[in-house]
Amino acid sequence: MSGLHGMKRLTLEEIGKLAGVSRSTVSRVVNDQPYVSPPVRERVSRVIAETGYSPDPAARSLARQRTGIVGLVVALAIDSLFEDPFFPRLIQGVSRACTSHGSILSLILLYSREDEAQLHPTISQRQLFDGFIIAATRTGDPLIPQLLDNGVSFVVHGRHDDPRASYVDVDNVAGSYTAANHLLRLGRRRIATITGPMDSAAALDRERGFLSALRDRNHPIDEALIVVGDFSELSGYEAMQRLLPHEPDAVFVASDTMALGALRALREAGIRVPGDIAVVGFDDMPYAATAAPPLTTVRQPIRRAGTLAFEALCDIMDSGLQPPRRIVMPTELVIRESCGMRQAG
Amino acid sequence: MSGLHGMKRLTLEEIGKLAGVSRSTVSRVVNDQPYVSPPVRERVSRVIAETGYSPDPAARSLARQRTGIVGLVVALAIDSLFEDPFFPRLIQGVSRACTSHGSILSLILLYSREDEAQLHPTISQRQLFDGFIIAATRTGDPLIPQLLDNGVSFVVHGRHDDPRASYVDVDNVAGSYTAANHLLRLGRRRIATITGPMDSAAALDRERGFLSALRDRNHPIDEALIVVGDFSELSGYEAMQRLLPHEPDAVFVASDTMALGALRALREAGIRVPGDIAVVGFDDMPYAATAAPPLTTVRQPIRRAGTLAFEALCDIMDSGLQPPRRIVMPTELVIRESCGMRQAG
DNA sequence: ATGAAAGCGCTAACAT
DNA sequence: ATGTTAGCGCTTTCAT
Repeated sequence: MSGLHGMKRLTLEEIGKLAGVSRSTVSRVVNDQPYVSPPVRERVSRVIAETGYSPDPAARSLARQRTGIVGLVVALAIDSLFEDPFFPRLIQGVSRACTSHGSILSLILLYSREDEAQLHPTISQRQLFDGFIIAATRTGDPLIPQLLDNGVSFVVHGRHDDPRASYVDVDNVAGSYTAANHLLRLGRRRIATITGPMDSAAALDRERGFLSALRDRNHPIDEALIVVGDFSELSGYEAMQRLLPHEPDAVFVASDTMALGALRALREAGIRVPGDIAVVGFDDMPYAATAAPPLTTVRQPIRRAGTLAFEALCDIMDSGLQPPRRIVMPTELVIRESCGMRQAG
Repeated sequence: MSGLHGMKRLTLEEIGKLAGVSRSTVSRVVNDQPYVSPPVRERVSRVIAETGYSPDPAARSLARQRTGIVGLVVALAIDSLFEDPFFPRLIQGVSRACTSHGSILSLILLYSREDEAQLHPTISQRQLFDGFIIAATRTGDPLIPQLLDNGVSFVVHGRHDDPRASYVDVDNVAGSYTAANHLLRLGRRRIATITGPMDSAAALDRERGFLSALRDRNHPIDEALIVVGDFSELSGYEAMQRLLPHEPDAVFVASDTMALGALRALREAGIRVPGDIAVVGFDDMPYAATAAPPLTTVRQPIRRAGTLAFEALCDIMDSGLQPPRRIVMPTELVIRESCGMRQAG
């Protein structure tokens, strides 16, 4: 076939020779630039097609001073993060956008302080990467100020406090407000919540939305009905066990994965869902629909968030940083059986 | 702090000037090469540390003719692949190895024929990438012969027929043999299986191991008890429904995700597990342990496979292709309640 | 042990 | 509209 083993790499110069033009003209054709006469463009294009030439990315990066590579940084890549399809979906969204834009996606998972020590410098020097999407940051993550100081282009997934940071987020507050409100309207009185870890902005926002809904209806807030989890199945299971003595008749769980754990605890305790207790999750992961019982949950558009984050990053990369982009996407309450209401529609 | 915005990029030349040596000497220090006198090395190192210099990857790639970037290609990235934590784990394994080796990991998800058309050339020309790990290939995937023809370094995750291809795989045949054998020893007679898609080598191997176990015990094979799925939860659910009329008393399901679907079908049909039917899965995903009932399953070391694939790739990249590496890892039967045996130990 | 110089393959400013 | 030329920042031979 075409690709023989030791085949010498083609260069612009050689294509030029074959087409009887200079290296510059070939470059113009390759980069779709003007000032090439139609016949010449045609001839050069044919040679390129016949030879299968494609420009060397390293040389191009060096000359252009940009690589076309964007990094997706998972700032705290603990194993439990990969238990559920959240990150895979985010990655899918980013990857799709990258591919259609012709960019290369690089995945950077930081597991430990050592990883951070090793990779933060690489990241902040913005030599290899044109920009970053930062996911799974906790409050106080040193990476973001570092990026800002170094003038690196980036977009955070999940809101961030620094006014200079761009981010893409879902409206966690509104989503959980709606969920809690829904439980109230169904007549539940002792409404508990299992939150995410308190260094996660999403977890804080979800708790905030939940509490607002109760307050807005002048519903008493019982501190014993608020238990902190860490987004893992096990933490949902344990949190539910801690809630049981306080006899909640509803629980808003800040992630579907934790909700699964909660359902497991309830099943083991012989408590019926939704008869004895209503359960609402967050995310609408694939298994929410097939849980026993199917889980009412707050759907968030994860892949879309990834795509938008990439697009915002592109914006930022070629039009400068300011003003920061802040994109907040709506959520949707998906009603299934676990909340005790007949499915709508 | 150090990283001011418009700070001009440092070069070898400038570091040389600061240390009173030539660019070459600095290069030697940066690359830990010999022939630099201790005092000079010391002086240069200090300047590098003080300035925070780090070499430009693009320039380095151009001069070295290698980029330090490896691509992880998901050859058929259908959404259902990302429903379970299989790929995330594989990615984690590869990522860890990459990071500790100082390589950059790039993720390439091919969703469609158009993606393939767009990216196969990029991939096969081996300009941007030093090598690849290829996952989620089906039999007959054109990518692999293409890579072989072009002399690109790569390792496949999952066995591959071409004798020139290197791969890392788990012993799917032995794993399912053990699983089926276990069911036979427990006295089950009508043992069904739900397989993966027939263009997946893993699915074929798992079916093969299952059948061997039955044959070795002279157990009759009832074609009606073999149903094909596609590794998705839904396909497991539907497959189980198709099996029910044939009254199996055991089922070996080729993935935990499908097993979850099977359990759901059984729950809906009011059939008891393991009382009426024993269920064994494959993978040992996190939710296998928390399913109702907890799922007996064949554990495979997914992260480890990713790590080994990367290491094999490194081998290949710097010691040439031949002979191809073939790494096959053992599996382990994890006994829980769904098979009807009291948990060992 | 150190330095000078020739690339690596491309882009882009400049000249024609 | 096309060609010439000067980098981009590094590695690597070759002198010394």
